[in-house]
Amino acid sequence: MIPPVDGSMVPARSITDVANASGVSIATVSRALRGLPNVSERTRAIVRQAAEDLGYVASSSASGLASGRTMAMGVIVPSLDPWFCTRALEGVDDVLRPADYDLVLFTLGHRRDERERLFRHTLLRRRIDALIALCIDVSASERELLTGMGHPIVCVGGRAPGLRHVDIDQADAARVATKHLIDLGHTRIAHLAGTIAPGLTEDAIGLRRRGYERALHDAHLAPLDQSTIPAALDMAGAHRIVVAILRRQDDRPTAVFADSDDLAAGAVLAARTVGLRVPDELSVIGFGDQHLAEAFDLTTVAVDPYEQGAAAAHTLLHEVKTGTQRAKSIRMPVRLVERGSTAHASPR
Amino acid sequence: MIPPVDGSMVPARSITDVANASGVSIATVSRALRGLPNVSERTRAIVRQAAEDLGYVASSSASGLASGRTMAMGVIVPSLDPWFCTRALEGVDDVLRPADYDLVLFTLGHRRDERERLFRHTLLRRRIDALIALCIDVSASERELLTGMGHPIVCVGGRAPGLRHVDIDQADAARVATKHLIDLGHTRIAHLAGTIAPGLTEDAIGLRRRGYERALHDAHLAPLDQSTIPAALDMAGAHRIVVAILRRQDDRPTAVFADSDDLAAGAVLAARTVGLRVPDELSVIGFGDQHLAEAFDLTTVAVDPYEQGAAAAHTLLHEVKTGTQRAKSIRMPVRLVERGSTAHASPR
DNA sequence: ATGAAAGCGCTAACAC
DNA sequence: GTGTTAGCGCTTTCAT
Repeated sequence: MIPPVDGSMVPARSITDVANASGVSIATVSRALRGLPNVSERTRAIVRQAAEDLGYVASSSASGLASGRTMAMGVIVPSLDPWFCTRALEGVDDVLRPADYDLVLFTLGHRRDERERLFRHTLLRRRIDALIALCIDVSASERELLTGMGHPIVCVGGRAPGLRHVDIDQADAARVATKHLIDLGHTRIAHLAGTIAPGLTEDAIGLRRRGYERALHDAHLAPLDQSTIPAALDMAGAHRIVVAILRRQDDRPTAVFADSDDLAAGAVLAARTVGLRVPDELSVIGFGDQHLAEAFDLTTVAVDPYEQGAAAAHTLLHEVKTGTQRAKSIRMPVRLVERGSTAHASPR
Repeated sequence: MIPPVDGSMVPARSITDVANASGVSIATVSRALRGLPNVSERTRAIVRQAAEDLGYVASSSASGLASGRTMAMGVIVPSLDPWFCTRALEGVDDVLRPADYDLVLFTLGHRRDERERLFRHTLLRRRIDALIALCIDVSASERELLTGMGHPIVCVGGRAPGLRHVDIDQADAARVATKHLIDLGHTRIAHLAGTIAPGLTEDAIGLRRRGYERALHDAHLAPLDQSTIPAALDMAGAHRIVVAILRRQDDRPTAVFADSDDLAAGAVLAARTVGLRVPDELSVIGFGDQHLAEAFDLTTVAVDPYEQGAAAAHTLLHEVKTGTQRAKSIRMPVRLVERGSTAHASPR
């Protein structure tokens, strides 16, 4: 065996080392270090000091095996690309850190068999005490496998019949966005829809569409002929598509509701490309309120994935600690953030 | 104890269950399932089937404790926000998945003591077999603690004296970018520098600055008076600052080299705001080649964090398997991607 | 308040 | 090719 670059071939310290160093039994060390009662403060101090000096930290495998708690929480994500996922992950992380919990990140992979292996194999090896399913639509059979783990689970931002959720009212949020445009006097409102992609689930897309239609219906308006534009994957795609739409002379929309801020930003760029002024000649409202929204001065519907992730983590942490499972689904509010990309429809 | 929503109160299966079900000893089950030799194919098939039927997967705690290998790799990131970090993480993830390794994500936290706790406590509990330090500058004392873990380590995209790296030549990449502008005839070139933020380390910023100056020096040009603009945190910040600069009548730059594509995009928006055409009246080159770059049609220096993450993971996986540690640092190439944001300097 | 001892569920020698 | 057994490093009764 080749020695490490550094000279320190120090084998990791075990609880026995600490016990010897502090002159007590390993049981006492265990209690002292974990802050359990029935340890004299004097002893606790000695043990703590010894552990500190030796650089001892209990092996997660050993304590996990003995106690049945791994002190780790899993998060499944479809991808790390979508803004929503990383922001929610940060919320989870900020809750886990003070609780001394580690975060194990699982992704679905790219092929169907990788996704299946995750549910049938990877998640079952008891590396985690609880699980958050982030931005994924979980199938019924997958749900079976998850609940079979025997660990508490919460879904954030995706549908999973039979599981608990932390989410927003997608349809109502879309309705609020569309209504904002209607209230500004717009009648020709296009819907720049997201396509099914990691982070934007099939379920969410359908609900957004429904909210958009609902708002129009409430105002006795009809959707535009080609109101829902589905092929826009990202800002560049939205740019291209919206340019084409804005060049239609006959029934050009005066306002656009986009399923994400990226798409909205693409629409803004498109307006500039064809020489239309935002918001005077085209109003654009986004969805999410991510970084981009501020840079593009975008009016948008603010979602708060950070808080959703944090709420899910809190729930699970509590349940793991108490061994109960009484929490229900949580519906988070959204908030209309008015910036400079929307304005009153100009008189015709 | 409150029963779960679902009725399945199935206790997780142990290796003994599989042994009983297939009529062999637990040792044989262990061998069969791990694909070790000295198991008849007949027996292996039986055992596999039994495990499958029972939904058995070995406990990671138990096998980790017994074997000393946890089958998990750790990654430290400063934050998940920077594009570089998430993209590198995806590279790591794609390598770990087929190797049946799990990914444990550690973040530095927000306060100084959280960072310290990570190095002195969290990383020491042997939850992982190897570690990747992503986009962080590791101090000498932190390096000591890391090597004290006894696990192989690789740094990606940050400096850590004494540790191995996967990275690019930051200075040379900046030089290439600047030289591209010089080759186009520009002489008044501003440097839109990143500020120290998660993902852009102090070290990288200094090196980029040097590369920029080196290119100018090679061409016998002088940096602009206020050539390096440091306060730009993101696209919105860059927008504001560049607007101010472009409004300076006296010595307005004709080209901008930005430390990231976000900043470059902000510069493009700024040009539009003050009525300058890109690239005719202002050339802008970015750094990174993230999603945004395409949307803004940005000429940029393409870095490939995905490959960097993948390379680091490969190295570590190999070392964990073989118990060796002979790999050296890896320097990855960058590539100039010419799009529509740069053009010849217009004749004065 | 502390210690002794029995596991937790596996892997790895070693026997056969 | 397969079984037996001794740990791995902890936690957790149960004594004391």
